[in-house]
Amino acid sequence: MILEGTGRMSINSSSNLLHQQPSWTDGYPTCNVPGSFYGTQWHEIHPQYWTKYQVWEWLQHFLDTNQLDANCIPFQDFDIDGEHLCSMTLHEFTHAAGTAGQLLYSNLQHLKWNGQCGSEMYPSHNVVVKTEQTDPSLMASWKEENYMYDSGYGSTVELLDSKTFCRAQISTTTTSHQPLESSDEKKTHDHPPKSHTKKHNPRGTHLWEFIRDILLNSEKNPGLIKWEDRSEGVFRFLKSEAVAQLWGKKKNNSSMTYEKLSRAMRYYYKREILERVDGRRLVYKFGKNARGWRENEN
DNA sequence: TATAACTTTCCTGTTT
DNA sequence: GAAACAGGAAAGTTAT
Repeated sequence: MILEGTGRMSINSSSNLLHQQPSWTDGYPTCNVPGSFYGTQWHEIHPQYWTKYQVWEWLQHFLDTNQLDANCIPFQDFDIDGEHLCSMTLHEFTHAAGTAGQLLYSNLQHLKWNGQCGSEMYPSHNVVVKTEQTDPSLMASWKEENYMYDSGYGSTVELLDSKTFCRAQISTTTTSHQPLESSDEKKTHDHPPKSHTKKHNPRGTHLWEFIRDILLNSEKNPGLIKWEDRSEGVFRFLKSEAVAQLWGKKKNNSSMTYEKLSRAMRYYYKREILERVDGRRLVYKFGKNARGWRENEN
């Protein structure tokens, strides 16, 4: 195809390629489609008029600003536009996403009734960067303005912090096993008195989480990364340079390449977030310290 | 300000 | 020969 022949992909080729995956990449923050992601933001228009992608943005924002794992929300259940979203009942939200669904519902009602929220929440024009870097002040305001909003579930929901509710949700939907914590978080739990400190996460989402999240939404990104063995956590890059471009876009780094991305991936071997898959190119496997990729963790 | 975590960048050598 | 892999080294960025 366009990419893999040259190794170093030009911006234009990336764009062309990604346009070949309409469902997921049309609106994904990639590759030179001015306005598609950096243009009209979900928070700038009424939820009723959101596209499917803007619904996804809203969900992603929810995860990003609270540093939650993607499996807190079943994205496949939210493959809907704003009109459909607004017609969903609290019960449907709860059914789809548990406690997170309650919070999403509350937030949506707030957005519906208060109109645009962008101007107050995002004084900066560069919304994406702020959002994805999980600005603590933004997170705080997000929590204050949205999570604490009375949904009728008030007392139970309000008192859960973001990670707690995620854990709570998962504990209600699975009988086992894997705590929903990164290795970093696990360390903090080994020393619980530290008042539930936020994990050190200098630049927002980690690379491995970014990769995992693409995989978890694989029905919407055919052709970028695919599972080779879902149960074993083995996956393969199909469009390595395109993924690198996406990662670079997320990090606001237009010079990202698969070569650099793969170097970062190799550092994960030592931390056992990834395991080597010998003899197979572009194939990686989640290690024991990678969380949130297993089906039964959902 | 110092430190640590997590990349990012560059590089050389090896393997496929 | 090209692409991908491996890993050392140093620098950059950001949260604590």
